[in-house]
Amino acid sequence: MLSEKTVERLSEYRRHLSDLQARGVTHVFSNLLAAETRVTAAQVRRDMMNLGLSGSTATGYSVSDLLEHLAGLLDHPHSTRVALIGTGNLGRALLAFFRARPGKAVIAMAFDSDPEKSNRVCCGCRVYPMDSLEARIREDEIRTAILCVPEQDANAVAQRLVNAGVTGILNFAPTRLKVGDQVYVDTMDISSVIEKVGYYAVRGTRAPGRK
Amino acid sequence: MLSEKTVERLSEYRRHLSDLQARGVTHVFSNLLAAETRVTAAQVRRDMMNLGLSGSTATGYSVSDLLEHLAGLLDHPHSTRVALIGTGNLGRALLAFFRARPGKAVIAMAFDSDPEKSNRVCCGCRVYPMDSLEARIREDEIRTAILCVPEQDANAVAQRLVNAGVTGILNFAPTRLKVGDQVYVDTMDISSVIEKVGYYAVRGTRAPGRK
DNA sequence: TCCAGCTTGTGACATAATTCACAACGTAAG
DNA sequence: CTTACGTTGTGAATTATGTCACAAGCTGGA
Repeated sequence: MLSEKTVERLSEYRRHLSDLQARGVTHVFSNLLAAETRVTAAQVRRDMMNLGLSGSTATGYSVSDLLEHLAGLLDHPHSTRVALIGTGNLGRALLAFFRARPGKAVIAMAFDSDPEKSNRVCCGCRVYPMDSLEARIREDEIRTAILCVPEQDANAVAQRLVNAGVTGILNFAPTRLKVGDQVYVDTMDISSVIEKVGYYAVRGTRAPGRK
Repeated sequence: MLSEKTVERLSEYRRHLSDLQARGVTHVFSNLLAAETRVTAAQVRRDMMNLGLSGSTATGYSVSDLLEHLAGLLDHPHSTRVALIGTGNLGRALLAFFRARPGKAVIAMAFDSDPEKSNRVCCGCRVYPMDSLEARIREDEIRTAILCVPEQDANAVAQRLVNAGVTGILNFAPTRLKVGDQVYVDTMDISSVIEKVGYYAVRGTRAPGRK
């Protein structure tokens, strides 16, 4: 099992590798990949080692090899189709974002409790009423969800998602979700992050431990 | 200088402490604060130690003391007034978010290159044209900015922000900003995060090292 | 008064993450 | 062929981060 930090780096490697491939580059050295991202060449090589990939001292790593392995790790059918809960400002921003930047992951369905918003199409995505959440998520075997509901509803909705089979939640509500240990939750707490940025901004420095 | 992880925890402590204070609680034990967040009691005590704060074995830590010290660290005048660049879907979502949840940080001004959007008020915030960016940021001594512009513009705008005196950037463009080491950047890369969530979702587990 | 039962503060330890540094490799040029 | 150069793969060292465990503190009740 790879660590979170490793998975984050892999995702970033992939973006640059796709770029390189689009530009016709077939092989890449660890130091080039490292320069694009913010890691050291040794870190890149270590990650490749953890993935069981190897390169050649003469030509470096094969771009297509790397992309293939990364796709195998990151593009599971259950992870690329995600559900979005809540089509408020943020939810719509995310719908637009995913539509504008068609990566592997797509928002396959959206839900909203407001009858005004559901049973419509928003940003190219069908919005369903909350009643149908469990049924539709089960039917499509969705495992990954983005939670954009108000803070006070977050836990209840999260519970419903888990009951419907969701095992990974990207939570935008500034609250800690109480779900079982078998469910992965990443909370993006904007208030918290902006406080962190402010903290280092007034001190005029990068955080300790950053390159 | 506190580490990023520490600052993140402090921010979270503060949210819960505010709650407690609002409910009239005056003192708190490390284990209670730990239960609310996702850390151990020892971690809470260690953080307090790093902050130079102390509690009493009988009553725990004083909520107001903690809040006061945390405010001293997190609420610098230069960090609570932030500029927002780009009022697309995401930018508007953030304006609405900060307006709906009035914490210490507020979006003091917004900018957009589209003449249709600038020179108006959006979500309660005045939107200025990009031309005036440097002047207004300098005048208000803004040090912290949220970047919500398209990927291809991100680096150019970041450079302008830094020239205008900004030293902390919360970047939503999925690209690494090339700024000097004295500028703190936190990139929230949604694509990357959703891939991470998907990775652990299909494997049905929390990441290693999570409690 | 004195003890039981909780707490804090913290040195020591444990674990995770990253970097160093170097042997082994492979190519290109001479 | 052989040397010079730049690379990979990786054990070891280093740094960062989190936890343990326990002495010492405080309070309330017997």
